[in-house]
Amino acid sequence: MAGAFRPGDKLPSEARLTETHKVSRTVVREAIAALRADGLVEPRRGAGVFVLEPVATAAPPFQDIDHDRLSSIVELLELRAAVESEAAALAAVRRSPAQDEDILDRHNAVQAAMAADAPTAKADFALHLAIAKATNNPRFAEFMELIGETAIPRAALKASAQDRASPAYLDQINAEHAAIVSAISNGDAEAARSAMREHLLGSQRRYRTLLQAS
Amino acid sequence: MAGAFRPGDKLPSEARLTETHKVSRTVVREAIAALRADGLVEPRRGAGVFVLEPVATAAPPFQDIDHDRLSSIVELLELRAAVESEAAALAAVRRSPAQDEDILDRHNAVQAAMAADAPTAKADFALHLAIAKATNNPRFAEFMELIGETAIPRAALKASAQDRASPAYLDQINAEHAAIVSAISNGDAEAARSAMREHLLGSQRRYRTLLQAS
DNA sequence: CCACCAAATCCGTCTGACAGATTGACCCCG
DNA sequence: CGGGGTCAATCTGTCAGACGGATTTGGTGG
Repeated sequence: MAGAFRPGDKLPSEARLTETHKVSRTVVREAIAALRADGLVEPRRGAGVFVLEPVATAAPPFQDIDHDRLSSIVELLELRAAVESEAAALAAVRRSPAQDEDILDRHNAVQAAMAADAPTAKADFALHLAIAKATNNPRFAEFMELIGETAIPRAALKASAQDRASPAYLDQINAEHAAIVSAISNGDAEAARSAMREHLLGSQRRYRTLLQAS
Repeated sequence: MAGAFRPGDKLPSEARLTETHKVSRTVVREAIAALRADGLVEPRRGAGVFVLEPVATAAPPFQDIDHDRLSSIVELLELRAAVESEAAALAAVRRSPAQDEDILDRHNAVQAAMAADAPTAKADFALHLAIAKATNNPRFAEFMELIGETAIPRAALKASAQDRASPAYLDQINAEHAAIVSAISNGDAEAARSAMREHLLGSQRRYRTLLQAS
């Protein structure tokens, strides 16, 4: 039955479906009840069961990231650079002592994951989310949660696994994070903005380098 | 049945529901088929029908804007300032001639709406969307479409309807738009960034003034 | 106390029947 | 010839009874 009907079409009658599928009318009716519950059909007594216009299901935004297409990552990084540099600046101005502490904790967690040679995506995202929350504007946290931790991809760097694990690379990331966190903690909005921007532009450069190498 | 069951609970048996509601078992079963189709219950043969954990339905993002709460508008304007100033800078670098023309057309449309004393929200949004598209990074357009034209509220300025319609106000908005569009057309990324930022910070200031006056 | 078995309970399916609503065909009248 | 009315066929909605398979519960024996 999949794809064979258009809105406005009439399904085969229950009697015919019973014959076609060698099941009792009960089974057919319950299947139609299920379709009806999903808004896919409308039974009309005396007339038949009619196919309805499918209700548009909103695709979750920002989730069609093609990790095998490096430009897809770069595109999102550009958007993130815009949002997160502003978030860092606002966090520097607005963070509470507790939020400041949370950011530091998250930063330490990323460092710990690096030192343990463990995956860092989760800890990395948690740091970025903590910064967004420290803006005390829920829209920034909402944005971060929208893009989710899939936007902190390591898998896309498969081609350079050696580079990724190198101490130089990890030190670079860590230094960038430390500059952001320090500027926020010092309440220096412009330094925080600039540090976050450099961090994410750096990520863009690393990806663009991959693009050029492939 | 609404609200009376928690996940893991067992619904009354079909036989009991038949008695309770004075309907045949067929009716009960079809109702259960509907609930099952919606993922709300799980029938287990020999055991009963059990309530499932409701599947979280994702709320559309950025749609809970409370137009009567001015701070809600300001929050979104802060996020927009981040995204759209970056978009303006990228548009200045990346726009095609056709996109440049589109931006100009949209700018002219806003001006025409102002001159005709007509609502400008739709034209205003179209201008901002055209700029996002001229980044040639689909993420920026996606973001603009997410927030939609409800983010260009005039209704929230009800308390200052006279100010809104004043030639000085319209001239100010128009000048801000013109500065953005001109910088983009001239390919001056930093000027475009700065102009867009000033435009949206200006909107924030106008709203903050309202906050203070109320 | 634990294991096993039987009875009770419960869902899944089938069958036949009747009621109410709709549709299409045919006939009659203007 | 066209329009309206009537009737039969078709179709969904509901009811009732029956049987099969799966699960749960209770009782008994070791």
